[in-house]
Amino acid sequence: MSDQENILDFILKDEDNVTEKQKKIIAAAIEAFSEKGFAATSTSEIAKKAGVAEGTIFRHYKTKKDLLLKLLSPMVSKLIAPIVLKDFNKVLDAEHHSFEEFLRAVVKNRMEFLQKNDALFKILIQEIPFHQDLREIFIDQIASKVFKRLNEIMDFYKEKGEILDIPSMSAVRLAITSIFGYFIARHLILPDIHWDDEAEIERTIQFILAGLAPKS
Amino acid sequence: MSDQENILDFILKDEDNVTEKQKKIIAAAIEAFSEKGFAATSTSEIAKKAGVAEGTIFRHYKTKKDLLLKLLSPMVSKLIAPIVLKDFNKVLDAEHHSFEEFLRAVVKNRMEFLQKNDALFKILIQEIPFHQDLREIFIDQIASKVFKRLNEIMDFYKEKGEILDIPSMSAVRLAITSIFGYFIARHLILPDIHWDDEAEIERTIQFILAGLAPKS
Amino acid sequence: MSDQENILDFILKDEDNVTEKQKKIIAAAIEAFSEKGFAATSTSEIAKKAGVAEGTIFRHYKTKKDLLLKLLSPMVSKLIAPIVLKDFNKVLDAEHHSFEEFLRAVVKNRMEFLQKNDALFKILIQEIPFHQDLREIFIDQIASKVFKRLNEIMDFYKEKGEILDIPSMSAVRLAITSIFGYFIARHLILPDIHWDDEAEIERTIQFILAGLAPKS
Amino acid sequence: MSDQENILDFILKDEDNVTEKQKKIIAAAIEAFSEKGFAATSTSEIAKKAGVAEGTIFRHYKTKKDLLLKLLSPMVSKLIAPIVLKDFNKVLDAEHHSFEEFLRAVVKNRMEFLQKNDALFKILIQEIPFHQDLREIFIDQIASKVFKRLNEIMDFYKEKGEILDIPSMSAVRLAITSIFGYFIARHLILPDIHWDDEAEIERTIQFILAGLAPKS
DNA sequence: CATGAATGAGCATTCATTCAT
DNA sequence: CATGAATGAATGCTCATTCAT
Repeated sequence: MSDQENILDFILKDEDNVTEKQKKIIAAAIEAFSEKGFAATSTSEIAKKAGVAEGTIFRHYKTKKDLLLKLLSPMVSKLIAPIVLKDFNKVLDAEHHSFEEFLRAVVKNRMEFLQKNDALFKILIQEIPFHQDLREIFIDQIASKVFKRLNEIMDFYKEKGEILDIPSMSAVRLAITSIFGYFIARHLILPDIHWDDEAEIERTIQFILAGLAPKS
Repeated sequence: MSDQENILDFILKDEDNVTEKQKKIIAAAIEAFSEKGFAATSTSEIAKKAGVAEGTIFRHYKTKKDLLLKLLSPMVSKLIAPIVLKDFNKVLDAEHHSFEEFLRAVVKNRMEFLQKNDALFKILIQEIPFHQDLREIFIDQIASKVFKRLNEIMDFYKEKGEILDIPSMSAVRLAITSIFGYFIARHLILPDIHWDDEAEIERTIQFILAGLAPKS
Repeated sequence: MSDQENILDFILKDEDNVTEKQKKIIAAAIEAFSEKGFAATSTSEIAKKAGVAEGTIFRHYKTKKDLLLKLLSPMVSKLIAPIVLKDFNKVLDAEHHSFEEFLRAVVKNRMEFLQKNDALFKILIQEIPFHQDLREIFIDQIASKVFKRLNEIMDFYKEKGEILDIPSMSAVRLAITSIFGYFIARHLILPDIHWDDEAEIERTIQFILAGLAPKS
Repeated sequence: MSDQENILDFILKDEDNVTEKQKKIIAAAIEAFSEKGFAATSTSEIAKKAGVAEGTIFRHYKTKKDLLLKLLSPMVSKLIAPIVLKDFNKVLDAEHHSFEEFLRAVVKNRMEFLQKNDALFKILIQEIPFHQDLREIFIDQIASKVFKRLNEIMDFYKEKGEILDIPSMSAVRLAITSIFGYFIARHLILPDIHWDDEAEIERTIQFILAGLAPKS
């Protein structure tokens, strides 16, 4: 479940002969897109920020949109990576893992990931509503991999009587929107006000636990 | 707690001598901004959609940004309006109002409002991260009016022992992100997949109720 | 040789039913044109400055260019008016009038006029190079009236041996460019530096006198 | 005191990698600005005249105003260049140089320059009244360099008894306005009528000489 | 007579993209 | 592989002018 490797390297790893300039372009694009939005960022701005010529961007990325997708596709897979990993199944084997332990582990892990890659996540959230193709990539990954896996896990805990007997799909949805809803409120909608992250995350976990606890 | 009047009229009601063209511009702008985003929508596009000359837009709205703010400011106040209304306090007087009844009433009311004004809400959510001034309007209204009022109500139910003894602020936050998180997931991130709105909303209410229920 | 009446009234006197608004438009146009130039001044700016609606300007002046011409035509005739006046001939009759007296009288009179109407004169000088029709009006008035008259006068003084025996035309030209050259340098090219008007004008007169004095 | 080199090259010489297109833009801008005035000339007009795309103008000159200043700054320095040159002082050493010889040399030289660069000079004169920054450049160069030098020279001739004992500053002003006054009248105000340039310039020199001659 | 909403051509400027070097 | 000059369509906005009220 680790994300040791830098996402920037990950973004670039599919491409061969990655030059220093390319890294700078990616870094500059992430910064610019997250600050001003994709549509409001010009390629010349990115070029300047990256310290490369305008043409250099288009040597590596056919269009501005291509640059966006090249950034976000890895973000999507990284975002859901740990849940998809094979060893994630161990959770189910290990009898001693309670739902609470599981939830804590996942939340902690994904929160850290989001905090480390907040710019990229912001771009993803911002652009998803406007790009059908992006949404398709996203749904594809989520639907086929994440939900299936999480549903299994939820079923597992439901059977064990640790969580409420509602459709796993709904349980997953409620948990996820609680977590991401926090992130969106905190980083996108109200970034200017003070947040006690640790306390809020702990309360969110408690909230999910109680919300999904079986009726006594 | 009603929103009978159309928000389009509400947007225009501060201005005098509202012409037919103005209404068309507002309607076209809402449609265009919500479909393509503010930055990716051109004023000529809005003009065409509204069936007016491009210059006409700028006669009524000094800049494109001004048009955005003129759209969203009323949206913000409408969004929080029922919570701010005087008769909202009656909730507290009425002994027979349980927290559940209160929550249901609010959720139902605000959900209906969002569903009726989903385009405007989408614009608001999309643009808030990129416009400091918009965020200031939002924070100002939320902080000064909504949170204060909701905190009082939460305190009331906390005293009555109907909800968990956590900071009212956090309780409010958890409830709100659950509700809006649902809306964002459903309309912005994954609008293409099927959602059973009624069931999901009911489960969200149950989830909040359980999540905030006092520990037995 | 007096210009008692206000040039603003003079500009308007050809038109009938002159309204208060019209006066304001003229005054606003003079101010705006002289500050920013004709091409760089918008009609809406003039309307705002005059406190009238945009349409009102076009009720009185068919086009922006028309407004300019309606301003400048009277300026041209006023500028040359005293020289054209019938009683200007008295100069010639009055034996006791020396060339110096004559020059002093004309310079003093025209300088005062320019100082009182510097904005209009500035507009005239600025726009003449770009408007053929304006130049035609100007040449027409100058050529047919002023030069003819001044040539007569110069001839008169030449015969009296008070000035140099060069073509009257050239003598007139030299005197006029000295005077207007001073005005242009002082008001248009270098308005920001300090000028001792009285001393400079006196020296200019002396300069012209000496420059045109017959060789002893 | 020579201006052999083309001013167009001089305008461009500060910039490196001057392309053919840039030269065309400059030439087109000079032509267009002098014909219609800065404000009344559109960048698309310049582009068309230069045979380049409109965007090309803005690659080399940030704004239209920038283009104007890039044109006029060299004009200002070129205009005053010979007077600033070191070998200009030789005038003072050469005992045999009379004031008349000096005046003739300067007038001839500057007249030729103006005639060769009449378009640029016209632009300078036209735009100076409307651009504070342009005026500052002008004053700066004139005040610090030209007037100082010319005053010295005037003092020199005053001491030699060749010219009138009036403030050198005024003497300089009278001579300059006579010369430029001629140019403005001839090229800007009355370009349509016939002028015998050679004769007028000779008379202007005689006029200045007589006007500044010491009283016998 | 005066208004100001409406127009659509035109404006200066920016854009993503191409391509010769 | 990288450059940056060049492009021309598109952008947000202003313009002079018209006309119904």
